[in-house]
Amino acid sequence: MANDDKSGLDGNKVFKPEIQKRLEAAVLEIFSESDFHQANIRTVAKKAGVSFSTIYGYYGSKEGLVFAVVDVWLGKLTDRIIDHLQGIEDLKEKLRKVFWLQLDYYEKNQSLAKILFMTLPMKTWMADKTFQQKKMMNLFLEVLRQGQKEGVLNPNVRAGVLLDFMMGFLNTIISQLSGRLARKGITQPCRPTGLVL
Amino acid sequence: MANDDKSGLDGNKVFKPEIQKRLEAAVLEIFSESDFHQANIRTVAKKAGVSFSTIYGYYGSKEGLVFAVVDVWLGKLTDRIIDHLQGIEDLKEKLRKVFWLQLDYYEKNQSLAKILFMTLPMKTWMADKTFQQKKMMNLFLEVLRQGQKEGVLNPNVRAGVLLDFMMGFLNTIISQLSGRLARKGITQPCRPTGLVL
Amino acid sequence: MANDDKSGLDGNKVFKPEIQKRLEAAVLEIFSESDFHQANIRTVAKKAGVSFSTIYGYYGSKEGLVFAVVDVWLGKLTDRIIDHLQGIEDLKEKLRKVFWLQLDYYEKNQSLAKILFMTLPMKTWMADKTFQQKKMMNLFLEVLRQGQKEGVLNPNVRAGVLLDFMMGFLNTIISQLSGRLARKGITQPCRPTGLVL
Amino acid sequence: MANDDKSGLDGNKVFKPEIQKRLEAAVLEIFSESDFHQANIRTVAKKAGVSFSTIYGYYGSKEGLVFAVVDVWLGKLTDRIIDHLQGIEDLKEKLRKVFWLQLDYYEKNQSLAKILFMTLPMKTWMADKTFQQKKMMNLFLEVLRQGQKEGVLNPNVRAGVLLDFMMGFLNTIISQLSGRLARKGITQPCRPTGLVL
DNA sequence: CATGAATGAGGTTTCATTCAT
DNA sequence: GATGAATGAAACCTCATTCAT
Repeated sequence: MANDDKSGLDGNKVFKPEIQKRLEAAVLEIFSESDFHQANIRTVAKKAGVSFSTIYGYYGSKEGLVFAVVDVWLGKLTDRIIDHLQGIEDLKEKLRKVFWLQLDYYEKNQSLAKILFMTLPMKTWMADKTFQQKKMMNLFLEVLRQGQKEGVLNPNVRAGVLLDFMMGFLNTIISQLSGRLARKGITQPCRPTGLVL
Repeated sequence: MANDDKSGLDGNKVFKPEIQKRLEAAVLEIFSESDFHQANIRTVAKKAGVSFSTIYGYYGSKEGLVFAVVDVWLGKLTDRIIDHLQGIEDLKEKLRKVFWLQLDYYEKNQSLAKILFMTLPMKTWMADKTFQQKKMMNLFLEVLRQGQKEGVLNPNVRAGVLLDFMMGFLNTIISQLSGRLARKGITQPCRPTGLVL
Repeated sequence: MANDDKSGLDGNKVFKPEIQKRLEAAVLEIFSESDFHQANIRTVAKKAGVSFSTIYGYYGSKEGLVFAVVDVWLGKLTDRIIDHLQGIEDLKEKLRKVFWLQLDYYEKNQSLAKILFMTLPMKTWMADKTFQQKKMMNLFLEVLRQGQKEGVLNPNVRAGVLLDFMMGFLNTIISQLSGRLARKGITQPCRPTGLVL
Repeated sequence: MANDDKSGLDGNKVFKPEIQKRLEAAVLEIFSESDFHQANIRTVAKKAGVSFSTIYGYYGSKEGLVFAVVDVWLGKLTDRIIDHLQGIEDLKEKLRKVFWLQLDYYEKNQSLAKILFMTLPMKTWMADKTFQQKKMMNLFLEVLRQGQKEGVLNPNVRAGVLLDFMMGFLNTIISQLSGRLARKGITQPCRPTGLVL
């Protein structure tokens, strides 16, 4: 789970911020460019200017490295959503905001989007504890439940199902942004605003 | 491209049907159980009772093997959809049918669903020519365009965008069937009938 | 245990004789030149013209490799001793022969001697099954027991103790040949004949 | 060279006696239990309660550490031999004493014996300056030369050769004490007194 | 043509050693 | 000076893929 200050690590050691930054950049670059299994830790290490065995000392494995970085960046998104929801009363506005922030974030951080929606096999990520993103999901659940209370959303459905649909729908849209459905001649990337608002 | 008779191969050699069947079963089993890069071609070969290098002779690579099998099974789905659409005039019925057939197919062939939505990194598949599934996509496009003509679907959107949305929505639902959103305590698998029809 | 035909392997796979020969030569050269832990498998592999992972496939570890080669060469010594003892009746002659053959062998195969007496920590070798050299040791025990029967050797000592002394004494002498006691200015290498016969 | 007061160091820094004692104990324990290259300097450091890099500050390397400790303990043996030879006139008695003291010392300090005869590859030690043990060896040479003068030992052989034989013979015996020849079912450890005196 | 041996790349692990604090 | 972080080398291990039979 991403935290406010740490760095997406399990409470273990943390790199010096400067190195951490280079490392994250390298991970985002390398792992967004190719398959998870084609991306090469040694390349990441070289690009980040760290020894690859140092990386192992911190993250323990290739997966650990990627997921830690993913977690950090999803943590940032979470924080941003929390921040933006402040002071918004209208439930529809809240929902709109939640959508918009995610689309905006993935559009600005396309490497992250590519990693999440293109290069990581879902199964791999789901097996990792960072997958749950409890903080973010609880946030969404809260909003959704409030929506049910206020009658904006159907109260007869479990909030979890609503959450799944929201995530799935986002997935659909972002995948298009990321080019998942880039069947040539068929899809054109769409600006999120155009799509959602 | 899946065809009626071949075997999902590019016009190359074909295994004896008996071996081909065992091989497909093995691929579906092994590659649905673990990540593309964790699934092991030797295990597949052993399970199919062929030498792994014989497989190379036919498919050329690990990817080639998986995608060929995927292509065969999507080909079967295509054929079934073509078959079922016959004689249905009502456009809404047609759309409903298209959805239903896919949900039904992935539910009955969960290994295939798992491979497509869980264990294959999109990027890997997208790089392969079988990804396009032209036959199936053209079929869908035709239906969608007909819907636009008949005023059932918005005619001001490119049919390709509609296609993307349809695929994305299916993706959302099937992912839930396959357990993609299996965040503990949140999601419950939903029978497709309950969801869609 | 070295065998007559195999190649010092545990009944597992065997390299083609030509490669096996190059590999043995490389091992003898590399491991006699430096410490066990300084000798580098990749260097051996390169020198032998084999892939380094192939070596792992055959021998499983650095130790496995060295011990297998050592075992082969001690097997050759065993075979030679068996051969030479044929037709010698006089017990003293037999004992002399046993000594002489070993000294001669290590003198002619100084790389082997260096590995055994200089670069391998005893403990490492003793932990390996090849250490026991049962065939050779049983051969020696037989000769020693015969000596006890004939009154040439003290019959009141367990043959095993005699064996230990014989091996220890050989060790002493060969170590000198190999330069173990090469304290500068003190020791001069001695021809085995001069020493023993 | 071990001296009366220093600590086996080349005139460099010296640990506080208390730490030095813990360190020596740790080295003897760790390096007698496993191969030189399997013994781990971090374990030693932990056991001694010092940081491993502090050890580097004093000894410069793994080898430096072990050999320094070995040198200290051989220095103690040397001192003891010098002490015990005082007042013994009879040359045979002197020789007997020299043997006995060594056997006794290694029996009482079996960790040291194991390191010297089992876990250290000779080559490694021989490359170190402490190997020569000049003080001890000169002491032995003196005794041996006196023996030659008095006709107890063959005067036609260079004293160095006699020394080598003496050391080799000791080696043989001590190796058995240390279990070097622990071929199962063959060797039983022998009390040195029973063997030598 | 089917096969298994061989290969090479890269993930994982462990350490001695060096470096910066 | 004492420390732990970082490094680099190399063992170890697994595979996709190629090669020779």
